[in-house]
Amino acid sequence: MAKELPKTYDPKLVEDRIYTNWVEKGYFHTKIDKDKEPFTIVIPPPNVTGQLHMGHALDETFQDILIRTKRMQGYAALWVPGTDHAGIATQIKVEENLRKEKGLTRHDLGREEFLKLVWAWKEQYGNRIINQIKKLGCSCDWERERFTMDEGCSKAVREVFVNLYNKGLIYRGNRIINWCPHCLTALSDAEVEYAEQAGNFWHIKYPVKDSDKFVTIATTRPETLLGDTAVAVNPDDERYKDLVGKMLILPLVGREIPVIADEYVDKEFGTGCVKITPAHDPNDFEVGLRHNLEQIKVLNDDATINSYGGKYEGMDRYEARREMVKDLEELGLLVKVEEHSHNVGQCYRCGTTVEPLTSNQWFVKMEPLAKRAIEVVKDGDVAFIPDRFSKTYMNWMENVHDWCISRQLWWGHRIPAFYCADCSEMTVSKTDIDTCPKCGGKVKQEDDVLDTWFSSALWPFSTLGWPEKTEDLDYFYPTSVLVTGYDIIFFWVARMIFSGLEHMNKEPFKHVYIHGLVRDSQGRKMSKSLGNGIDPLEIVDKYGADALRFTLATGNSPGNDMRFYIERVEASRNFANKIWNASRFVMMNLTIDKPQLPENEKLHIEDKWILHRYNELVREVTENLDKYELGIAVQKLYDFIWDEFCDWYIEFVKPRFFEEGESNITAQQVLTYVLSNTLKLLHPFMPFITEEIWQALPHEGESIMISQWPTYCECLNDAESEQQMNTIMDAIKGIRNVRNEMNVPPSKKVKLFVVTSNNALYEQASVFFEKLAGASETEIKSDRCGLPENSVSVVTANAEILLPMDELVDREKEIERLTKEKIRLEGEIKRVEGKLSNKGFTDKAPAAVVEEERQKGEKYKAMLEKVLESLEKMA
RNA sequence: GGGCGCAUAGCUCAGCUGGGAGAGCAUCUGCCUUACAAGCAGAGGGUCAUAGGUUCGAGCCCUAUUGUGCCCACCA
Repeated sequence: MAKELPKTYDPKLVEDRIYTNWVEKGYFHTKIDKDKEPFTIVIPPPNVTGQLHMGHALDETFQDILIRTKRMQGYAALWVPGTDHAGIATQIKVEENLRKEKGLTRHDLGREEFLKLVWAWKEQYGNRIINQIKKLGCSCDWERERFTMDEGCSKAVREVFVNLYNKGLIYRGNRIINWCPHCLTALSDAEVEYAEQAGNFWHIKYPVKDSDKFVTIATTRPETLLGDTAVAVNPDDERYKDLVGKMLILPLVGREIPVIADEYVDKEFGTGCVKITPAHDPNDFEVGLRHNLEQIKVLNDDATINSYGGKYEGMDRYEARREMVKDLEELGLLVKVEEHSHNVGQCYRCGTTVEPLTSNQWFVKMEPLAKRAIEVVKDGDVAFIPDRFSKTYMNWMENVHDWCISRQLWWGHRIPAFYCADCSEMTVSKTDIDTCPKCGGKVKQEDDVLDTWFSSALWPFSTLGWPEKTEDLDYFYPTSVLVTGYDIIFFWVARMIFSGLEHMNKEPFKHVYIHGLVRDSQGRKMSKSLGNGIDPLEIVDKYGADALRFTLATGNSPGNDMRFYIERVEASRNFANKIWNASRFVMMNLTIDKPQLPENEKLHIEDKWILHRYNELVREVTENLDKYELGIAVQKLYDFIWDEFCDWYIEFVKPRFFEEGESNITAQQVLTYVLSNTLKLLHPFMPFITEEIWQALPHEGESIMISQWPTYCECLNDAESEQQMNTIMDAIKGIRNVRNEMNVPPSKKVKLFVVTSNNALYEQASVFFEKLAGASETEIKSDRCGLPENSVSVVTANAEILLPMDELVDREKEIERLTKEKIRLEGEIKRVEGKLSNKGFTDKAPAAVVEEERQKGEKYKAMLEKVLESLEKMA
């Protein structure tokens, strides 16, 4: 770096070059090192064919901040990257493309050909998101990149499936599941989203057999009437007691169905009579089991009415609903139609209204798995940050239903169950088999694949080599922290926890750092359909990755959503530029070539002050990062660099910086020391610019990213110089303030008279007054004798500073100003004395707090005394 | 129905263990001062939603209320 460097920082000239260099040097690759403690993060794998959005950018940024910090702190910090095959999402994408390009469906191609196509698609787009992550500066160990369907992860899936099956924790059964008529697959409970929809409540009369009486039921889905196998009433309902056991004639169908009594029915709701459709409603399914009712499925997979529907066969569910209502009305069986809004389940991928229906599917038995998953969180072996999410988790885990894991898709891990055509036996096997182990007949593998989340549940250990007993697994597992959004706690976090416990016998991570969503500037969720998404790569391109990362980290608190404003990115970019220019200044006249602190006796008061402040910063930022308070840490770095280092310290040392001699060297050394160490603290947040500058400064070592994290040092602690500098800065602010108020132009230098008994301090301060507060010279006096009458005064804790005015001081104005100051000080003194005269306070508050108040009181009293003197002279 | 957030300056939000209310943007005034006008100096602006309580002391802890958002459950 040299003097002619551009005035503005251009990330484009820096980022790619530096990133390539990091990769080439192998800094991202983490080896097992028995002398170090491991720190491991596995990335929440993004969809393999997806594109980076702001949510990823936030998630990856946080992970990189943690990993880079720990790496510098001497851990074997491993960040395992990878992608997810994303069953439904990817298959839908490829199918849509196939339809658009060639007008074909996957069935036209057949399973094998279609899968070839998906793999080709994966090869084509699979690296896109990985490259996008690299643009953010992420320090993932790319040599360990994994994919949920690569050989090792697939092997892990099979191992887990067979183990769970053998333990009786996976079973196949005909149960009520959620069916998406568009994706044509079963879904787990977690994959259904509920949305309030306006609908109707149809009241329908069912004739009682051999009678002219009717029973009126109320339903929101009249088309399911076709599958009714009973009508239920509450056993205590006096209105219907006589009807129980009687038969009804199912309208439009003519089938006879019984009236049964079941506790499930709420007497107060609707008519108190409920039609029971065991094949199409989860509650009815349970009732059906209790009463041994037949299950009649009336829907095809695409939600058209099947052959049970008689004249309605082939109609879409909503068309059939309209027709049936019309027919019922004609028959005089429709009593009334009420408006009724209710929650309707929708497919989380395509938004289609799901149908609950019975289907032969594979399930994971959750109860035994949930038990330990609850314990580890309760015992604190897995801790959520913020803690409130452990409640969310617990609530879900305690009420979890069995997990439907089979999907009627082709893209995914095919379930390793093999059916024999000859003896109808089923064999579950870790390896592919052709023949039946029982009879030797030919077998056919199960068509269904597994839920995508089944494989991602194994991610923390499958990526480290499991089921092989690898050294990686031994060293890096369990991982240290999982970083993810609250929206996938159920899908993923919960399932990783019970999977890790079951298969590794150890929780998969110690901490779960939960962040919120990135929303648009109006607080709306960023979505494709709204078109309000902001492309993180465009931001990187325009403002730099550092600016984006800084924006995402700033003002973000764990678990809370944040709004994304371009103005905030600009502010971050400006901050990068500020650092750039401060560094340009430091390097302007740099003659030292080693990063070394001067001996203590050579330090000026401002040096001691900035070193003290820097030292405090190290302590606080390190603590904040330890507690995952990234937003607080980054705010402190911003304040320190901009306010204390740039606006004060650089200005303080400027005079020394432009003159030769030892004090110049000392200034260079302190500037370099504080700057390069502060850059280290900032590096996890803004990796590129910190590297670029650090390299240009005198430094030891190859790269800031593998340099040692600064540590707090008692030797830099200097509370006295801090207090003195605070007094000087207060004085400077006071003088500037007065000059502004008195309309003294900046170019006009004014001689200062300092009345004080602390000559030493104000002799040091005089040069600052001259350079920073527009003083022409500073004269230190022990009293006010002989000082110009026509002047205004600024008071500090230990001095009164007089500014003589050319023009006559506006008495009224000056009295007003001093009076304001007097009132302020009196208020402060009153407050302090109130506290100090309160015995409760002096007895119970910590001694340090009491002492602090006492000192403040004295300071204000001294200041007030001087203000009063000035006022007296004015009068 | 159950659970969890949020309410602090005009706007968006921080406020870490309870100890004199902060930032960015916006507004006003003055500055192209040889690191930076993407900047510098100064100023204005807040009953910390409301009401109680605990405490020597509450933006922070407790209770209730109002407004607002999210998650779970699903009375057909």
